Amino acid sequence: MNPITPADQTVAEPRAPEETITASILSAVAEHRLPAGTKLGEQALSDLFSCHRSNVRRALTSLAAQHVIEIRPHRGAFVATPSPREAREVFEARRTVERTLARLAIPHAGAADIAQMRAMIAEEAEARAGGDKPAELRLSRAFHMKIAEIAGNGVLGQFLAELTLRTTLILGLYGDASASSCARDDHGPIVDALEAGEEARLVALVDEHLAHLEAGLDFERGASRPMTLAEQLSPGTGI
Amino acid sequence: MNPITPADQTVAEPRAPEETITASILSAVAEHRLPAGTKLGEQALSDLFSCHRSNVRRALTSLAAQHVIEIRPHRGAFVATPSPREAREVFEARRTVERTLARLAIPHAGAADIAQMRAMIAEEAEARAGGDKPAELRLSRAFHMKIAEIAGNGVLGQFLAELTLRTTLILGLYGDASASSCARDDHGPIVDALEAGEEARLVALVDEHLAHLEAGLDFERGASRPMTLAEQLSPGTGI
DNA sequence: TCGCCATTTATTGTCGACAATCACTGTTAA
DNA sequence: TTAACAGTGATTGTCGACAATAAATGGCGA
Repeated sequence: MNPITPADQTVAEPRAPEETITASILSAVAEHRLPAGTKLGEQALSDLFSCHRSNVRRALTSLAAQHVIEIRPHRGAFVATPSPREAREVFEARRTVERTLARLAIPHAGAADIAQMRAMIAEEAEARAGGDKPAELRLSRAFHMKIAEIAGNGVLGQFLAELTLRTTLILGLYGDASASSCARDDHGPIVDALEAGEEARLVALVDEHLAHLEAGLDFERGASRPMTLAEQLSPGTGI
Repeated sequence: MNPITPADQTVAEPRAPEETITASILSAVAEHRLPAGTKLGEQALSDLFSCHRSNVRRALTSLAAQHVIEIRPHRGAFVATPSPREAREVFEARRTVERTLARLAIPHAGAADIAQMRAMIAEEAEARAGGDKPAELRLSRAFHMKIAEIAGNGVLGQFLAELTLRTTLILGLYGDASASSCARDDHGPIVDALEAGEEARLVALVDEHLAHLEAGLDFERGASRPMTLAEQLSPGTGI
């Protein structure tokens, strides 16, 4: 029922409660289980994760600093709802960051990396075929983060993690639900170019991939989405 | 005595206490008044800003999310001490971000912007001549942030704000104190290229500027700096 | 004299309660 | 019927106190 699950802490590894909370919220947002605008009540979270409210507050302030949620004073925390302008800025930033990461990845990409990426693409295609949206989103994001991992720049990697998450929110708001985001297999050719070490082609493909993603946005639709319960219950076609 | 001053809140504008704290710490770090590794005790801060510890904690978690400070559990908050590897990553990220910002700034740079930047350069030179290190650091940072402002991309601007702050920490750790960071007037030609709208030259100059900054680092010196009182009291040239 | 260990002290983490603020419900009046 | 209003409930913000942990001190023994 609740889209946030306490990130199964099997037995060992008793991480700090705040980390569990942030990780759970991040993955929930990354898989469209928490749509933009959702309220994140403190007591609800402290109940769900059975910890004190102070831990929840720490997690929320940390997430707010990463622009994943927005805290309005005396109002509460809400999943961020990027504006059209912010959406464009995020895509511009992604192009900038991913271009560099792709270039940096070329000399570090080993055979194992390439194989793993191909496996991820296959898994993603399978999830898409099976209609498993959350898995598809998760794997698509993991693909981009894998490039960052290969590139070996943690600072840019962190930026990309933030940007891909915000991209997921943007797609949820303005994305075309039918024509899926990464429907076309854009990732396959990217791996090919990375394996071949063809920098110019790789950068062009990454650019094209992101441009295609951005081109699929429709800012008219999401603009007037109040995210009230009425919206969620009446499946009308708008107004 | 204390390098953190409560950011004079004249009369009106009663901002939230957490914002005052974060702003004060950020500016203190940006002006080398708070060296890397400095402990930021909760009670000390709550005393200084005359607010409750909960506000201090919020400010500290927010700063930790921006990698400006580091929170070690049960140990406290410390001004971040970037490793040599992190330093290289930060510079790589800066090159990536600033290249794009410079390019984006070209079509938006008005005459007023150019004039303001020239004024900032003059002020910076004056501060350098007068030996006012904090002012020099502040103005140099402001110059780079001005380009981001002209570019008009808030997301990349926020990234740059974070990166420039981390750069300041890096310079404090590994920078050459004598040969100042931006000693040469690198900023002047950048404004010229921006005004002329010569993209290739502008990007090259920005790249060169950052490369020069990075080349001045000496990772041997700062590596074994424990930041103990003994170090601060004995002005030896380090074993 | 030096090294190790128990004690003390200071700081962070946690907790529950209360106050301040906001959203919502039901009421009243035009 | 609609709009404005007061009351009510729930949520966030604040506070002080206590517990848990780590650092610093001092004492003990070799």
